Amino acid sequence: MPTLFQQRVYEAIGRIPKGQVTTYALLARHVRCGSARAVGQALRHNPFAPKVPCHRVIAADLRIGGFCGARDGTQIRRKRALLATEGVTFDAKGRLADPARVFRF
DNA sequence: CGTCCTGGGAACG
DNA sequence: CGTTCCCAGGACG
Repeated sequence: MPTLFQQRVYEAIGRIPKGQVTTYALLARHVRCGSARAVGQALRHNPFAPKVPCHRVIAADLRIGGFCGARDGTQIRRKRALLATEGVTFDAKGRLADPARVFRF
């Protein structure tokens, strides 16, 4: 069962418009959390697997970041694919192609 | 209350 | 640009 903190995080993620992404830092800030890592932890537990577009959350340095507890691997590939579907693309270096697609709360 | 965990972030070289 | 160090916070026992 989701904790209050997680609900806040998921809710925030749910507000991310399609085609845009957010960073853990911004997200953490939005939930008034001083640490992005805590947010990542919540996302990692992600009880609402596909329901919560956790793939829309990237790192503050505009990198893909991790996904499902993995910083690289097939799952990251899935994340990239999902984002690509929404128009969010990353360059070969793994950086966000369009920094403008970062959604600011 | 104490311990371990975190998909990160910021700073420094 | 790459590497290193760090804090903050949350969940869990």
